[in-house]
Parts: sequence; C-alpha cells; structure tokens
Amino acid sequence: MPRTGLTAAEVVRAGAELADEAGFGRLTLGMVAERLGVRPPSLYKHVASLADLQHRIATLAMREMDEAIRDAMIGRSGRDALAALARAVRSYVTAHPGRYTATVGAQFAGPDDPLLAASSRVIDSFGAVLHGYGIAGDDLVHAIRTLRCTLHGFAVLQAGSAFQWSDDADQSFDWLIGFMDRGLRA
Amino acid sequence: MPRTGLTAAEVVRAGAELADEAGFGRLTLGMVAERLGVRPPSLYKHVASLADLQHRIATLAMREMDEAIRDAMIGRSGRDALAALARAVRSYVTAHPGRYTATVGAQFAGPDDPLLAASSRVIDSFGAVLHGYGIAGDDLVHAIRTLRCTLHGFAVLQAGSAFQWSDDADQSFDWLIGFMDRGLRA
DNA sequence: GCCGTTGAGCTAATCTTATTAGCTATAAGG
DNA sequence: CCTTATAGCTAATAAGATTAGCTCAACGGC
Repeated sequence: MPRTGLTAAEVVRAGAELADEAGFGRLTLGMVAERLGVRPPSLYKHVASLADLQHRIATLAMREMDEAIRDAMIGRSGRDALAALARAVRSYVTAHPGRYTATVGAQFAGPDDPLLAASSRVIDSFGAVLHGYGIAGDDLVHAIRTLRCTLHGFAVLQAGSAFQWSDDADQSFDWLIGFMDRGLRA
Repeated sequence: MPRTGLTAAEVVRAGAELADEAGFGRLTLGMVAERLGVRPPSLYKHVASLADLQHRIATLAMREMDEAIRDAMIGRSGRDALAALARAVRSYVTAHPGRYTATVGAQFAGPDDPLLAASSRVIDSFGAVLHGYGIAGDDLVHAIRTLRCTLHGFAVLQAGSAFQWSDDADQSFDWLIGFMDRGLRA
C-alpha cells in the first residue's frame, strides 16, 4: 500500500482536467481515482464529496480566469480593456470548458467561501473596464450585471459547444465586442 | 393494476413541473413516477431514458418560450419589440427555471430534432427584432448570436438564482435592455 | 356479448456510482 | 527504535437508472 502522497489540490486538478476532457456532467469520482492511481474511497481523505470536488473545481476555474483576465487587461483601458477581458474569457472557456461549466450551477456556501472571493475579483475587473467608460454611481452595478450576463452567456454557450458558428466565429466575437462597447456608451 | 392511461406528454409535463420545483439537476425518474402514481420502470413505456426525458423537457421549454415571445412581440418593433422579447424571456425563466435549465446542456440529436425546430423559431424572433433595427446581411447572423448570448446569459443566471440582485432587479433589467438597444444601433 | 391481441404497468434483478465503516501499514516526530 | 496520526484500502450500504419478463386491462373483430 505505497502512499501516493496525494493532496487536495492534486485531486481538484485531476478533476478539473477530466471535466475538461470528458465533460463536467460526466465527471465521476471513479474517473478521478483512476487517473490518480487510487481507489475511489481514498478521495474522501481529501475532498468531502463529489459536490465538494465540483465546488472546488468551480473555485479553481474562477481563480484561473481571474488571473487570465488580469494579465490580459494590464495597461489597457476603454474599449481596449473590454476587448482584452472578453478575449481572455473566451480563451479560458475554450481551453477549459469543463471547469467553466463547474461554475455555472455553483452556489456560494457562505461569506467565507473562496469561490465568492474569486468571483468578486473577476467582478472587480468588470468594474475596472467600466471605470474606463466613465460609468459610476447607480449605473455601475447595473452595468456590471449586464456585462456579466453577456459574457456569461457567451461562455456557457461556448463551453457547451452549442455554437455551430462555422468559420466566422471570430467575426461574430468581434461583433459582440463592438456591441458591448456601444452598449456601454451612455 | 388499474391502467393510468399515461401519455408521453403527461410524463414530460410532470418532469417539467418537478424540474421547476426541485431543480433540474435533482430531477429523478423516481420523483416523476411518484408524482404520476406509477412505478419508475413504467415510465420507460413513454420515454426512452432519463436523458430522453431531459431532452423532451428542453423541447417543451423552447416551445413554451417561443410562444411567450411571439405573444409578447405582436405588433411591436424596434426597441419596443426588443424590450418585449427580453421581458418575455425573463418572465418565462423566472416562472420555469428548471425547464430553462434543461435547455442549457441540451444537444440537437439531428436535423429532425424537434428541439432544433423550436430553437429555430425562437431565433426567428431574434431576427424579427433585428429587422426593426435595420440589421441585415452579414451583420444579421452576428447580431443574432450576440443577442442570444446576452439573453441566454441572463436566463442562465436567473434560472440558477445566481443573482443577489436585491430589490433593484427591475432597474438592472431595464439597464440591460437599454444596453442591448444601444449595442444594436450601428 | 365473446375472443384474441396489444401494450401499460408491475415485480425482480442488474449495474453504476456515491458514500460510510472499519482496518492497516506507512511515514514522520520524538 | 517506538509511537502516533492518517493515507489509502477492502467490504458493505444505498440511491438511482435500466432491463427482463410477467400479467391483465382495454380495444377491435367476430
């Protein structure tokens, strides 16, 4: 019984990879265990349940996406920042559809939920973009929600490969960015 | 063994109601069977599997939403039509979160899939709105996709009750409509 | 009104997966 | 070297989907 020296982080990583490969909805603890070379019950030493693993994958996704967004937005503002943010989201979701899907149904467990913290950081980047558009006050919260809806909608459809977007996907995405840019100019 | 006289439509209806009540992700054949007063295996005389039931619920949702949208849009054009469409979607998703969620991961089974037909009719309404904005040609397909992303994003968040939107939800939704209206004016 | 056929609904059984209980031996600290 | 905490294991339970095969109610033809 050689100790594998597993950590919770490795379990979540394996789960995230499998979610991307097989689809979040098809993720099972058996798959994760096999990938890690252990038996399914052993995973319970690191995560509390399948639901817990799913929640951790969502948290990982939010953190990774936050980082990708921040990297992409450095030194940009206005429409340039908006486009960078949107493209970062698109890249992340395309590369990690399973992880993004984990965030879709995820609920915050409480005020200390790390998923909440990660989500808030992403929202902060939305706010930063809107700052460049001179949006503030009451409008700010409405605009943040609006931006979130739009990008989330794109991301959900992308993650579910619901797009039949033939070869003009890039053009449509550019159109989407222009659409948001116009919409944010009051 | 009194024959219940069940039909596939009734099974789907019961499934849709339960999805709205308990959450799409928690829907089980056992729940549906109990609601209908039969044993779980009996459902297989009407639907092929749980996945089939889920797909049929998605189809029902698309049809119902299509009808709601068409009713709401009658005699309207331009921003008025856009607002009517958006509000119809919002009403439907609020009333039927489980059914809408069924549409999220749904895939088209083929060119004859009734879900495809129902979805196409909804998309037609999107096109009708855009017609009022004078959008045509190459832009039309991009604008349809953009509108779909935005409304789908809102709907997914609404269905998942991911909004903490306190009491200013209506204002935010109005802002969303204004945002789309501005974005569609080229 | 009687008879045969169809199929709706049933019970029993199988399979997959999540999850718990309880054991064991490894690795780390003294 | 010895103690102890615990990672990982096997065995067992439970929920849920699904299949096999039975039975009898309803319907059409006579």
